[in-house]
Amino acid sequence: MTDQAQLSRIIRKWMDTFMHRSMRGWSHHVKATGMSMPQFSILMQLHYKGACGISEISDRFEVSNAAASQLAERLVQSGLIERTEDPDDRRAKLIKLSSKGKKLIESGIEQRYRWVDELVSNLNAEERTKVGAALILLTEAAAKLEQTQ
Amino acid sequence: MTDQAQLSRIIRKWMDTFMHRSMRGWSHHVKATGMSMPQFSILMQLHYKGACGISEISDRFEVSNAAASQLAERLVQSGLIERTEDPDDRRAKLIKLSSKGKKLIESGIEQRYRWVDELVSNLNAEERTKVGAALILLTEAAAKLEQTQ
DNA sequence: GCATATAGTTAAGCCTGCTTAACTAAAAAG
DNA sequence: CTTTTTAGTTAAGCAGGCTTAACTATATGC
Repeated sequence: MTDQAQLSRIIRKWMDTFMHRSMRGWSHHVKATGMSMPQFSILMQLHYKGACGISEISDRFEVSNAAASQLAERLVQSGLIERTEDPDDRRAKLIKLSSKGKKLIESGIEQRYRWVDELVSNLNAEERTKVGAALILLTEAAAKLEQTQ
Repeated sequence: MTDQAQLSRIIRKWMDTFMHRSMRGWSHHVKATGMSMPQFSILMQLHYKGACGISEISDRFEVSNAAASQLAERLVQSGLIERTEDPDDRRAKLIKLSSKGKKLIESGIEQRYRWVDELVSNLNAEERTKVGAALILLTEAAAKLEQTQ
């Protein structure tokens, strides 16, 4: 029997463990690649949501259009993104990850995931079944919550 | 039956969902409080690991001693940390969260946790039991992994 | 077709974060 | 007791990120 408060504590503990581990890894990766955090965040956004315009960047990160434009410019200079004209609206630009940028983000994700694989290899078959079922429940609950908000 | 690769995928999916949600919340909180990311990271470190010296900051965040000292100075100016002489070594300083800094971090954590509580409230008793047991397994596996590294 | 709104760029100016180098003060080593 | 190491501060200088304001170019509304 696991009541609501008890389960909250368990999840919080897991969150702390997991966040700490994950953040340490990411910040190391960002530092090692010589990017700044804002630059990195944009690459992540492009990786997960695909190509977008400058305005979407400034909306998403709550900065001015000018800031987003300058940030994009630096990423273009570093060869991490490509900036093209939007064929449907010649005022707009489309930015997307270059192959270099893609590699950089994917290698970071891969390293984060490697930890997960090690975690999994420490579980036996029965534990894996339980954990799998539970995380599906959580992921679904999170998706449902996202919708209602 | 959940095999290793399948479980890895499930955890990755949960990680993505959870990280995305959590990062969005934190970056909003940091922006709202007017802190910079490095300042925020130091406050988090102080919250989770307690008081420490300047050198521990520079080690942890891989910056020079000078940078850590300047960062600490700004946090003292903002009233977010307190800096005192280490009674055991008068060369060293001890920095720790002020009550203002503590409140700021705790309110951020509280907001993150609120999401967890909502998540939990979407689960029934049986699901809660399953999820609780599974996350304990994962947290323990993570702790074991941490030790061996 | 002309006025207005929208997408993005550029420049000036400020603040933060970082580095190196020079410094003070205290502890540890000999 | 002197030398060396360790902890931290300060100053100069650079780069990044941000803002506002002025600007260009395209799209939209009437």
